[in-house]
Amino acid sequence: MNLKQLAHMLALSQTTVSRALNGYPEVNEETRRRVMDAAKRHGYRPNPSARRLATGKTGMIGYVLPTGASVDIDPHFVEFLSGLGDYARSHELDLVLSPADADDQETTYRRIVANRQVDAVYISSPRPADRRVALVNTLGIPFIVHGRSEGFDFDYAFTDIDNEGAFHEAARLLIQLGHRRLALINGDGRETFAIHRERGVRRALAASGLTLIERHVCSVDMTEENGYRATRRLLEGDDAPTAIACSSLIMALGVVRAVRDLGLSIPGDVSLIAHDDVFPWLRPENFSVPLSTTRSSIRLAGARVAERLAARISGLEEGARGEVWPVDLVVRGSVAGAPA
Amino acid sequence: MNLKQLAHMLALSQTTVSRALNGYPEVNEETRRRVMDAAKRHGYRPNPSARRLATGKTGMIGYVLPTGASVDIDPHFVEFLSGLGDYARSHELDLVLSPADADDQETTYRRIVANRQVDAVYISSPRPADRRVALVNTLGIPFIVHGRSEGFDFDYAFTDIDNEGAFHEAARLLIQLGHRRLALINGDGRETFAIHRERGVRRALAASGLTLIERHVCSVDMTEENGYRATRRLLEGDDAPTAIACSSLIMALGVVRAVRDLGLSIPGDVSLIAHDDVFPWLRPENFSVPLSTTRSSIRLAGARVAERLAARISGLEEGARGEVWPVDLVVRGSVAGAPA
DNA sequence: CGAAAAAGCCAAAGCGCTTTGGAAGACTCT
DNA sequence: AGAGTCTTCCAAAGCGCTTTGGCTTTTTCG
Repeated sequence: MNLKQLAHMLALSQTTVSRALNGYPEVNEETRRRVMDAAKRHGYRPNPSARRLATGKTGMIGYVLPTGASVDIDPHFVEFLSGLGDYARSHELDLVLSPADADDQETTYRRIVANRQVDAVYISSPRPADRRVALVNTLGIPFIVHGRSEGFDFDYAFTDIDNEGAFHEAARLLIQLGHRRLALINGDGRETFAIHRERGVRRALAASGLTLIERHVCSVDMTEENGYRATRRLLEGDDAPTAIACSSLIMALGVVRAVRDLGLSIPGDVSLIAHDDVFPWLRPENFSVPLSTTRSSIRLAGARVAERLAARISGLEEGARGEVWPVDLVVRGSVAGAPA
Repeated sequence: MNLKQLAHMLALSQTTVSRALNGYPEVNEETRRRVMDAAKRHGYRPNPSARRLATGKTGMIGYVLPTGASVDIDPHFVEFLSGLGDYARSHELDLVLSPADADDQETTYRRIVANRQVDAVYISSPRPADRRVALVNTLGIPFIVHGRSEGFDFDYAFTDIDNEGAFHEAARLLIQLGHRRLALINGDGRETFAIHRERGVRRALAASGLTLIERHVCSVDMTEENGYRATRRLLEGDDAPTAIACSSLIMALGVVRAVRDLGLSIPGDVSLIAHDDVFPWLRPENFSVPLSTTRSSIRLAGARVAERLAARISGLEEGARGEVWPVDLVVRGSVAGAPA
């Protein structure tokens, strides 16, 4: 059942039927009702390919997925996706993942924009002066950044969490507990979130006349193994820290294992605070010693990004509004006063 | 730059240009070269929306993503996606995720087929007599099932691993080591993979005149917490098992924690074998006691599914061929002889 | 009451591609 | 040389929708 048939069966023109269905004003309400009615009764659904060719609207949002044999997709992604999908579903939006060579995403962005494959895109894990953000901005497609970039001469729309504030609070707590040597096991140091977290820790230390020594900060991919290695290196070196801030729950698994392997204990010898993105399958309260965390649901962020994308597509949201969500500091058993 | 302009500038008809570019035989090789050349020089790329309207081909593969506030997307998904994306990239395929109410995926499947939104779909985590498989089969869109369903009066194409064989081998090893009371901490018991794994364990036990008692098998969502709870329940009950087979590395984290909490040790008191889907961020050799595993890269499966989908779309693959991949049994420190 | 404005509808022209049904010219064969 | 066969190209008809421009008919208003 296509528009032509429907129009014919109603003894109306395609124009009128189309307008009736799309809510244009120049059609009699009585007629509109008839049309809507017939459309529903016959289960008419406009062919998206045709509509798309005519209007350019796709009803899809895009994400360029970096891939490659040596590229690991972050497990956070799936949780973000849960939120995004949940919102998208309620608005009949689909998500198209365009895989791209991790080293050349530009081609793919250009393609999906030139081909009008999606109505909007989002960008995740941005870095300062992220080229993707600059590119997408000039290409003129609506977009939202999940996270923040920095150092542009233009503003853009983003949804981020207060990474600096979160780690500032975490560090402050540890300092208040008497810790003087803090360490930071961070994610990829080229990404903004990691920079912000480090800044938060440094600021808290500085406020007490302390510093974060270079040996005590490491930036690694967020795997269990890297958490383990970093911790061993930290605790076996001179000036071992008495407290660790860690950027992910997965790395925290490795931290805990390393501490145990060294015959030390949490929080007796080392206090630990990790960032929790709220995975359903790994929860900080279930660690052998319940983990103190900075907590922010990445799933909610996904839903929010979808919501904003939808708003931008329909023209409800404009401008370069950035929003920063506060992060909860949840204190559990993994922190204690500094050892004597 | 569209076809019309390109044709005009070459003083050829759109027909000829189109045919030249799409490799049809009825065009002079000399002409074809000229066309290809001009196309490349001017960066001509056929508009996919138009092509799509004309041919029905989309260059996209689809996946219906169950969503909802209480629906958690499996972290395995992201690893599968890595492989799928990696292959899709090299073949200029995009993946469209259509979020659906987890309790009504049928509507979404019907929509994406009726609207011709994708050229093929894949289905994951199937159950016996899975309705999605039956539906997609009747809808007539090319598809591949990742995993297996059962109990249909038709055949279909799938890529699965030998879950039964894997857990049969694992159980056999444990039995050989003298274990008599095995337990199975399984995934969702409604899914085929879980059924097959249980069958594998039972078969191995039966071969030695043993049985898997009901109390010793549990089917739960694969979270760390569920692994913990199941293990406590198992080990604190009467007839506590001396060996555990576990369906995921994430649950195995909980198993290890529970064993430790009970003051027991692996493999001294309990042997443990888990299934490893090969996550980059959590590796069995890095468990406090290196974990024996049944190993199969879910990422490779993703790539394979993409490959087969691409083959089906282009007509290179037909028929209902199912393939079952063998699973490696990797023995590490977590298994030992049964305690006296 | 007649002109101007508004309401309601339609035919047809896109959107940019593929594909059908020729047609013109070159070549082969008897 | 004429008939038949390739080869190579083209005009035009879709694909199913939206939208422009215009045409009636009805309503409004001085």
